Amino acid sequence: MELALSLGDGSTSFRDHAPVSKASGKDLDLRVALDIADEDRGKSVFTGRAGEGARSRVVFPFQLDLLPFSPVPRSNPLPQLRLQCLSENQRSAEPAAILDTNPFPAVAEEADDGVSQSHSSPNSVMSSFHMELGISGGSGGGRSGGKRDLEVADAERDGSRGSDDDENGLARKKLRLSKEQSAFLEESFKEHSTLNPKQKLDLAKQLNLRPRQVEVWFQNRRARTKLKQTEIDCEYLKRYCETLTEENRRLQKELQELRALKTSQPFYMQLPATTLTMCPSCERVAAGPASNAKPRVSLPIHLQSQAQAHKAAS
DNA sequence: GCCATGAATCGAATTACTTCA
DNA sequence: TCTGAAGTAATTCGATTCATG
Repeated sequence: MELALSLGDGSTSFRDHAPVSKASGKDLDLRVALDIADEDRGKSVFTGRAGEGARSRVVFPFQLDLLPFSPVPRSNPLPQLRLQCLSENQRSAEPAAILDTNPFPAVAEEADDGVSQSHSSPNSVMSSFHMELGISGGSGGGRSGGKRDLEVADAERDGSRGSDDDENGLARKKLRLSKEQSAFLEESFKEHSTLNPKQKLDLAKQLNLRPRQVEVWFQNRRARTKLKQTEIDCEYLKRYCETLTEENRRLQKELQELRALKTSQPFYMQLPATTLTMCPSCERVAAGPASNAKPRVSLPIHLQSQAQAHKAAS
């Protein structure tokens, strides 16, 4: 998702009237448009107007970067908001104006669940602007995701997300983690699949999520890992079973041939001495080292132990 | 040392929501 | 536009562990 803040008046650049209060005294049309855009489609979700006496309107596109993933100083581990000016014909210009904001001074300072916070996700950025800039209501045309973001932001502002802090009866809102957040969590998961309380808190702070969300993500991630491993094991066992079945078929056929040979030539049986051996414990005929009786697929170690346990139990 | 209790955490199962074809 | 499948965040529940009195 790309967040863009379009901010402009008739003549001045964003730098000229940022912060907003600077512009308030001028006769300008401060058009605030907060766009939520995907790579392929971007539509204004809502717009708000500050100031009176519109003359003309020039929209300066800005790129709003949430930067919880860049190296974060320990003194201020909270995400920065970077407003990057995008010229009309160059969407990725050098930052002309960077607003380092810290809209969530109380993030993750409160204990885990059950405590309503003024934010819990980058989506809350919108609610922050929503509130601070006095933007209200939608102007239509927004894609469903943007609308949802607004709803989430509203819900979060109301402190009504999740059952833990959902005490006013609102249904839970499912937050979609951003790609960056997911990637960061993935990296963290690679390092350690479980979290101690400190790691959880740190991650929550860095990603601007609630500790409970981090915890849930790791739980679900472990479940996914296990499910994937189970699928792999199932596939492996399937192949193993097929191999054994084929081997059994081959040996049955070989046995039949031997029996036929025995009946037709009772006095002439010259078999290679290494082909068949007798197991001393179970007294069954087993394949010797010269044969191909060993399955071509061997069980993974963790499945071997399970198989042995099963065998011992039975 | 043993026991009861509560908090924290986990896995498993499930639900609810979003996205996409 | 509708719909079903897939993916996943969130919830619920029971089991386990650990600290505390």
